[in-house]
Amino acid sequence: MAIVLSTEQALKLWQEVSLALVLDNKPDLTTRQMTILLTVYLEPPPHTVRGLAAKLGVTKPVITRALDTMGRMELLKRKRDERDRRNVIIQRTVEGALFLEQFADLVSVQAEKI
Amino acid sequence: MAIVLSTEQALKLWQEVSLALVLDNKPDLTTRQMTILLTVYLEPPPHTVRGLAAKLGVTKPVITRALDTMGRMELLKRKRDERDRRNVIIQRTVEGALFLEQFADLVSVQAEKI
DNA sequence: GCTAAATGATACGGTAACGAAACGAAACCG
DNA sequence: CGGTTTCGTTTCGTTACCGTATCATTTAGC
Repeated sequence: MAIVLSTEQALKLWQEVSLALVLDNKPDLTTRQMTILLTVYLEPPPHTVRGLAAKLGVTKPVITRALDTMGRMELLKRKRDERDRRNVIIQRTVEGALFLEQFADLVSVQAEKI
Repeated sequence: MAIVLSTEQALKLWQEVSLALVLDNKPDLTTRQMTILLTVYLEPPPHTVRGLAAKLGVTKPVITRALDTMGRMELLKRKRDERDRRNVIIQRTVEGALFLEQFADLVSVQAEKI
């Protein structure tokens, strides 16, 4: 059941969701940050700094900084990999899961309005 | 013809579109900036600083700064309102229209994959 | 054990974002 | 005309982001 969207519909969907985020004073994440967050929550673990950097095609400091910021917001957390202590495992948090659940609702509601 | 999306589908759609933007080295806009851009392109003119600030529930400097940045990227442009020279009218550009057209394609393609 | 490689974090200099307050220019209004 | 309001911008100090280069820690290889 493929979903067919016109240009207008696709843009309107994005606008309404984005506007709702702004009006709700949700964290004003960049595209890179949102991509990192969604990847951690949607794809199977483990997630590492270098893995995310490779997937997004960005440098490692970009990931480190995003983890600092979103860690402060409690959307994600770090944990040392005890089997190889060079690695940092990026994990979900309750707050992050809640945020994305509400976010998905926003998308769904706007999609239904189309 | 309402479009029904599961939580998983909604998040996956957003992730794939965001990832494509990052991988293509498209401008790393914040949610606020994207909302401004989409509003200018989707809603009927004229668009003013105070109008956008009111719609988004943010202060005027937020709009001014976003226009500075996206103006430098040529996604938008300013024009004085000659009928009331206190006003600035925010207008579309060819580059901005092209960007959003490509963006809408990204959304459509990912939506079809669902 | 000792060098080399891998991993994530940090330092650096520069740019851009924030909110709050103040500003100049223009229009309104008595 | 003179004061007030409106509009967008600018300033201030602070915080966060960028890319590049370097760092400390840990593991791997010989």
